[in-house]
Amino acid sequence: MRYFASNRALFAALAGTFHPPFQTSFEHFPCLSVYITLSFFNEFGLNAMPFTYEYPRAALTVDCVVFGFDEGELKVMLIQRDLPPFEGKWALPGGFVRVDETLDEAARRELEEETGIGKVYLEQLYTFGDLQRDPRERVVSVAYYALVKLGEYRIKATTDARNAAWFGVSDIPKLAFDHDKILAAALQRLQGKVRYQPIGFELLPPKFTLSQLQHLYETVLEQKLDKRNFRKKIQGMGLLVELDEIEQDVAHRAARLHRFDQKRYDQLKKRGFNFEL
Amino acid sequence: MRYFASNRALFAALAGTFHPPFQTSFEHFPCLSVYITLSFFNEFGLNAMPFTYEYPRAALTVDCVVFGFDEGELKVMLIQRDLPPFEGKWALPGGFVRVDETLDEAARRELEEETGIGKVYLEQLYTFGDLQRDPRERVVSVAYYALVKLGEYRIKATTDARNAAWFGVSDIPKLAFDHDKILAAALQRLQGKVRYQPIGFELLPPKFTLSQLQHLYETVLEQKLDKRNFRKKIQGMGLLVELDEIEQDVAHRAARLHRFDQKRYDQLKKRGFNFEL
DNA sequence: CCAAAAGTGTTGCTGATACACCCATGA
DNA sequence: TCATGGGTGTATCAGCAACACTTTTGG
Repeated sequence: MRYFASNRALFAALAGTFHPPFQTSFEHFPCLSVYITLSFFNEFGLNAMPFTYEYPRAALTVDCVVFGFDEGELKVMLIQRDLPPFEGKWALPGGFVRVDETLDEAARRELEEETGIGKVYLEQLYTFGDLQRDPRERVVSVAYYALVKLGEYRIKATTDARNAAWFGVSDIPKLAFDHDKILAAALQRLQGKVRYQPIGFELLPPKFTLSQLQHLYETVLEQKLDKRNFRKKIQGMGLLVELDEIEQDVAHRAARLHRFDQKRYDQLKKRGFNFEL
Repeated sequence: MRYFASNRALFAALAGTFHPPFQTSFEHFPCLSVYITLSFFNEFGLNAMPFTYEYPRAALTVDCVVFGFDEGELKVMLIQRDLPPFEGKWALPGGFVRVDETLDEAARRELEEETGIGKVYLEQLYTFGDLQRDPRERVVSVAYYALVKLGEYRIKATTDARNAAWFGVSDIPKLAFDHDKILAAALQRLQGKVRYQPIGFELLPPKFTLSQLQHLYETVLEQKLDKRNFRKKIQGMGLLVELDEIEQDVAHRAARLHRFDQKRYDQLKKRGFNFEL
């Protein structure tokens, strides 16, 4: 058994044992965790460590951009950090991926844990792997975006006692880490995808008016649409079911409610149908 | 100092020290590497390990789907594995991400190392994180796809002495890991992207004929295109420059060569121009 | 002179755009 | 009765699809 007077001395002893990337990593990230190898354990008198040498590993996280639509505005859910780094800053909900869960599961779990949101439309966006994203150590983050029907979900106070809130997309504070970049990518993806996939409905309540739908598209696409042409087109697709209900408690003529016909969409999709704009 | 009669006994002793996910991981992946904590080192008499507890980490890799276009066929580069698991099977080129390189850098490095291919169009595709992708342990893989001008690159025998070869996409053997799934995703992305971004040119030599371009599109999109309409449309975009050269050594009327005008495309893109079909 | 691919215009049709007024309701 | 948004039809235009023959070249 050998003792070391300091961390530095310990690492100096280790240095010869490991492959160059390890040393480099230690120099750059003093508090980085490392993988320990069989030869190291032998040196310290353990006889049964079956591990082979591995490179140091990046940590893996998921981050979620959660979109909601409310009062004619596109909103994003943010969490106020209560721990360093970036303590007090707003950030996307997210966290470490466990070794026994898939990425999708991790994203759903974090969403549920931090915001109480479950059962939403969730899709992988992009994986961010810049070296200095996280000041502590190398962290690679798989970003997701989620679409929630705002009327249905209320943010609950979380177990971590973190502060969660909705922000209008045009009114986002400076975010922690590289989350600005992730959010920008999510917005771009949403704008692109909403044109050729009927995902807009994920942001509306199950029953909605055509005006609500149009406003949603106008908001996401950031352009005005002609009312008659929009209705002609969207109704011509045959994906909406007119309900026998009208909206309530409005100070003007009440609009007819519609719902999205998922089954019909699935049928049409099989036959090569293409949703567009 | 304590000794253990077997790996199992060692892990039993460790079990109380670690957080549940670690134990689970060990049960599921007997040869999984683990992170070692300060408390563990104290127990064995070491006084200087500065590490804090962390969850076990998934390994992170990149895999590349490299597309080429040759003889009217879309091709993919595969590597024959010379190590278990899947020894002898064909797989996508790829490997572990080092802790001091970005994901893009890792993809380019692996491509260069395994195939000698450098300076190609490279784009992140999707991140695959199923639990059992790799029989050895948990591995998350960030997939990329690359487009290479086949005339320019010859595959060189690699340092790993691995066997590399081009396969027509309709003639792919059963691949190692979940690489079939990755390849399928890459094909779908390519089909989608080629319609609204001028990336097809990345698969052709710098000087090409309109027929070559049309055949490329027909191959990727898997549909016949009308010659006159195709030419009208593509020439109408003003992104091609007619050269004063014609193709050589053909047994029929020689076609005029063209090149893609990247500068003009960048200009037009800024003004909101949209490439389509 | 034959085979093989290059090159070239017109027409009909479909779908996108542009546009203005009356209706129903609650305040 | 007024303010607010709901709901409706037509004319024009642009762009897409369909389509066949002549030209050039090498073998």
